[in-house]
Amino acid sequence: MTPSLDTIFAALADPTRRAILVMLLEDDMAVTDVADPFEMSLAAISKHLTILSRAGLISQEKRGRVKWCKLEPDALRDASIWMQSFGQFEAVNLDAFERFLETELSDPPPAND
Amino acid sequence: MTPSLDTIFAALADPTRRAILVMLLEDDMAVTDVADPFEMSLAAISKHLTILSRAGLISQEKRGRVKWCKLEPDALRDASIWMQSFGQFEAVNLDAFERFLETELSDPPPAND
DNA sequence: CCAATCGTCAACTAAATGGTTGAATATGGG
DNA sequence: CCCATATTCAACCATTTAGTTGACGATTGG
Repeated sequence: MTPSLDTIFAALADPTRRAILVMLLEDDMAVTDVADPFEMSLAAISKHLTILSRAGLISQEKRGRVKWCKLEPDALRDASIWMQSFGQFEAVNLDAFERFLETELSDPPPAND
Repeated sequence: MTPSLDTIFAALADPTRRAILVMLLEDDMAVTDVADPFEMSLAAISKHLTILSRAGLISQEKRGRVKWCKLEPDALRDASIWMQSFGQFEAVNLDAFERFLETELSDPPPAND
């Protein structure tokens, strides 16, 4: 079954989880490596990954004792489509996009004390 | 200040609030009228509207004793832009969009007993 | 003016969320 | 085989969330 919009938007509502998604843009990662830049416990990150997984935003594949996390960008499709209904077609402003991604990459909760 | 992505996505994560946004696509509405199709109390809807308002997704203007709620689609821009970063440019599939909006309009929580 | 309407506030509840720690379960390497 | 590594589980805690009800303040219309 496809995850509900509830689940997808709720998953996206947490800055730690969005930061994880941004990290996974680069490459697939093991759970431990995902957790590394954050100040919270591995167990907490593991929970966040479960939430992202249930939302369909990532997939996790266990190879050996390592569980690899992979971005599943298609899951954003439903949410994206929902948002299009509010006339956001012209939202694809690359300038804004770049500024935004930049703040998201420089700002995020990893080491946010 | 512009509402955070946290606030916007969290606001979108609730089906009642998404249903309210869909209702407001049609036209501006008074709080009481927004509440009408739902089974929950007026106070509950009032709280939902506050959350949508803080997220910048709607604006509220009081004229006389009636408070009018108006969709503010621009607020979705940041969230939309964020999602574009995951390669969703081809997500604007009108077929999927129409199917989706349809289910959202026929399914939603109003009178969901 | 006064009653009815519109909407919020305050106080409360139940459940969900995001975090912790410590133990438990796989798995792999030397 | 055994220890270290990788990850989750279980129990717990504090905070937030979504809802309720009843009282309250503001406004309007007859």
